Amino acid sequence: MQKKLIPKKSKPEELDEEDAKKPAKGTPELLRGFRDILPEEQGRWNLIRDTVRALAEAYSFDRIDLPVLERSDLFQRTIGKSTDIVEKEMYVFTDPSNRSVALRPEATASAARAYIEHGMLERPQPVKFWYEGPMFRHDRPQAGRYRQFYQAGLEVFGAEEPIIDAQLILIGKKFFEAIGLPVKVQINSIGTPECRSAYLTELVSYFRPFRSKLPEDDKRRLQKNPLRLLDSKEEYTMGLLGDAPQILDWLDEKSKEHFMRVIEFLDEVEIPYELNAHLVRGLDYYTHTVFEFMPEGEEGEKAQSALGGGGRYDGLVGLLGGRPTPGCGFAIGMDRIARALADKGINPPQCPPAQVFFAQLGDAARRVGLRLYEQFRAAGIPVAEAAGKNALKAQLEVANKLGVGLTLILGQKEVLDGTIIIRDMESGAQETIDASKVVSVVERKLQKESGVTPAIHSPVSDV
RNA sequence: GCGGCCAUGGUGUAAUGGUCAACACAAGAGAUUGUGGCUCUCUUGAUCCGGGUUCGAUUCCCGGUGGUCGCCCCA
Repeated sequence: MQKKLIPKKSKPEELDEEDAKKPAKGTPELLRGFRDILPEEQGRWNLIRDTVRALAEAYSFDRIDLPVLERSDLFQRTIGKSTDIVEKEMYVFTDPSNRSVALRPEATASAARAYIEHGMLERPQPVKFWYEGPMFRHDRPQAGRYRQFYQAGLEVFGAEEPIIDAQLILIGKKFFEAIGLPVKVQINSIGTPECRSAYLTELVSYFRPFRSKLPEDDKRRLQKNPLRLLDSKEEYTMGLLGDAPQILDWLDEKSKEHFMRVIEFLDEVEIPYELNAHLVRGLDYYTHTVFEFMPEGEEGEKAQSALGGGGRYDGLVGLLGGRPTPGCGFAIGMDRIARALADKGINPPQCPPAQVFFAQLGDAARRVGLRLYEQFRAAGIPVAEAAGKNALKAQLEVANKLGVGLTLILGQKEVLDGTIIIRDMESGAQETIDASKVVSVVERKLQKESGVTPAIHSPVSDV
């Protein structure tokens, strides 16, 4: 697929043909697998972003922003040529300078690239990054899977100590705790490339006698990606797995030691985990520790349920031609987390709802209103309005729907008098006050209210 | 990449091989001058796209597009 894409010069006539197929009256539609994250969902997204950021900063990770577009070989070299991600899911195309570029399917490779490119091994090690942003994979969309999806991730370069692995797992676990989604940590070690390949040889020869009886998918796996046999869902294969060689038995001493230490550290901080000998990760660059965050309960049984995952990638920087540098990191799937939050009915307001509404009558009032707005903004009080409407009635209707406590009414008469009306929306009581004092009066009224009702956090219901 | 199901106003639904595609909510305007919540009136607005069958398709068929769910894979 990608081969087809790279050399293909876009032929204008083809484009025309495609355009011609579109009906002239047709309105633009989303591309399959892409979506708009609407205002109603932003409360959850803010929660996710804020939580990641607060946690990353608390553990002194530095923010890094990485480009969405990279040379396509960056991913081919790191993720692995024969992985599905690279083989059939990458958005690869030729840019106007005739370079093969790809929309990033993940960010770790870019982080490693940035580490090398900016000579970060000259900085005090380890170098700790965090990032968030969209990733792209041309996969078939389904529950919890989009072609543009968002990940936040933390990466640590330049430290091979097991404590790093453990701390990353801890941070991930804390993240899910903070956000209100309990998760189980699953962990495994896939050792070094050397012991892994020895293990693979063993695994393949274990399965070979049964080859003809394996289901089609697993035959393919046996040939292409034998590690994947370990999490086959086929009954026949699962039956064979009981006696299959275990990767942990094939780890060299150093790998074993590393894994043991990671686990000890986790015990130390009382992070529960599940050893999952079948946990393998889909990217070639992983070494040693691999882990995933699975939602607790029956959610964990569903497809696409992993909310995050990561592992150690000691070979990655070397693979890209940098001085061999160990690394470890993980990413969380923000879309899946947002979905899990929605399933639990969690939807915080996207921004503090306005408590004050400004209703205006006539141009003079509008003009004064502009200034008034600035005063309220300076005072940190959000004010709502419906400047597009003229009738006071219509404006009050909006104020009512917004559920504000106070409405300021400013008409011709008030502008001339230098006054303004404050209407209490609850009682309907109104008072006319000196316009110059409006901010302080409103402040006082709002304080009185919030003094009685402590922090209203009424979750906005979903649409 | 493979398979199942699905596609009607902004949202949720209804209906039909043949008058004007119905209802609710939302939205907009209004019920005499500058006052919201209830009520009433009116208005805007839809059969995803293309082809076929047919006198006639929104309805049946095919293809595309999109959604959804599962497999593969993955976050």
